[in-house]
Amino acid sequence: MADYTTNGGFSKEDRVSEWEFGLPNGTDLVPLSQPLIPPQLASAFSITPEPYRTNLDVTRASHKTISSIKGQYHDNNIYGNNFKTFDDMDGADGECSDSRKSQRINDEPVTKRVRLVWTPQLHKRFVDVVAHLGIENAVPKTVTEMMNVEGLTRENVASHLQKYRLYLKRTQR
DNA sequence: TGCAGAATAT
DNA sequence: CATATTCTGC
Repeated sequence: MADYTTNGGFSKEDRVSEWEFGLPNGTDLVPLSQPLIPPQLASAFSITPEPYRTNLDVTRASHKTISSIKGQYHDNNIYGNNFKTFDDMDGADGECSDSRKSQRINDEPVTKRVRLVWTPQLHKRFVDVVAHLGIENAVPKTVTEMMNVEGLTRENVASHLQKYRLYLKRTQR
């Protein structure tokens, strides 16, 4: 006879993995800053729309800080110089405030549009919004507005939505 | 060289 | 807005 102990044969490892299983992963843990007040309401009360700070901003800031500590000096262009040092699981900063305008001194082709990186957090928010709207009502403009992420354009969302639809088509069969 | 993901064009 | 095509990094 197998003599199972009172704990039902659960080893430490089992318990640990079970415990770990129930834990939220990184994407669940890191919330994107959500405005406490809806945009309409805010504007109705003339509340300044300024304090939007996205996760991207935070990540970028921390990268900037670490970079300066390490003596590196890149902040904006992930285009010309791809530094992939330590940022892997969060490599989030694919976006800087605005670079459509070349308000630089005009010698360099600073018109480089930064490539948006869809981080897990960003994607999760995207998925949530799309799910909330329903796949039928999820059009780029609405999704973009509801995501409410600074710097995120309708084009960004449209492109991602295209992929996402293809993904849904492929998986749900 | 092929693929995936993002941008841009239709 | 949807879809197709192009671009780019890996």
